Amino acid sequence: MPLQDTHALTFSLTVPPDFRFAPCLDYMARSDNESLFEVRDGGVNRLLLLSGEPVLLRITAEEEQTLTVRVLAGAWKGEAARVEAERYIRDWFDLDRDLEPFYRLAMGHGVLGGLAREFNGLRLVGVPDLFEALCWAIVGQQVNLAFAYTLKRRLTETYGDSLEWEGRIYRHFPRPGQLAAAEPEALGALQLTRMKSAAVLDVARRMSGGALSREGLLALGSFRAAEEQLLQIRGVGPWTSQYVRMRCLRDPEAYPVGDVGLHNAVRLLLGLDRKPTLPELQALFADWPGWEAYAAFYLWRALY
DNA sequence: GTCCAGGAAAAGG
DNA sequence: CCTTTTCATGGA
Repeated sequence: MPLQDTHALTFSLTVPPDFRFAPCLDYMARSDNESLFEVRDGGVNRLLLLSGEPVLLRITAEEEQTLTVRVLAGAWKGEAARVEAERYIRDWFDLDRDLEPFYRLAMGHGVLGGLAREFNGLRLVGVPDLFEALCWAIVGQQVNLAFAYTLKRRLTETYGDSLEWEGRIYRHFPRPGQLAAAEPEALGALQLTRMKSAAVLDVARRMSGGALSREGLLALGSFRAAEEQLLQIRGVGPWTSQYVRMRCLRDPEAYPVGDVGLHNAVRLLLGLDRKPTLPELQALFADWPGWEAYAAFYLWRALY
């Protein structure tokens, strides 16, 4: 592989005034079994596919109102790669959203006010890649997070691209085409259940065939229409579709209302001795019109 | 061994 | 159409 002279290549992104990188890193460092990026020394390293080539980037916040991106390794395709990287990172950290209205709503709110102060500057860290987002949600169904991370790691290590740099291996989540031809038994060997295997393979085939894509979902014109298309997939139910709306499609009103973790967070923060009921949840989220996704993300954050 | 986990499909009414 | 049961697997 021709390793171009990328070691000196650096560029920067402007960030909104209410952005802070530290709480985003804290969130991303919540699992020591994360396989798709590495939070280390005040920054995050991640392998991205830019113009089809694996490129290892490091993101830090060294100056005010700025994220610094260093190209550490890989085949750098110049301006096209920079545009792609910038688009990915702005999406990943939701850099084009003004959180001021959210914080104004949270201020004075008993539960969320405290969280808004504790995690001030935290962005809804997204999963820009639709295949990764769908697979992450599918493997995360009804299993504890620790096991979900293990399943994601196995999929990534078995089917994804990788690049070694300074003695460490950085990995990219498989592309749909890399999984589409896999046998269900092969995924079963990674400890995915039959339903998870079938769902992941169905998504891989739809996406590699072009029948399903993030752009296609967004082009439908409404998040509700996108959700209906997602629900056609066997193994994708309400929780998964809402999760993908929230973290990949970035529907600001989406949140997984049936989520066990969300229920636990609300129970904890409201001091309930039981899970909140659906009407209680709906009443709670009615306080944040247009900011339901952020409210849920901050509530979720309180647990970890 | 038990209970649970960032659910979904199938069965039952 | 709404409610209950089954499936499935590792972590604590």
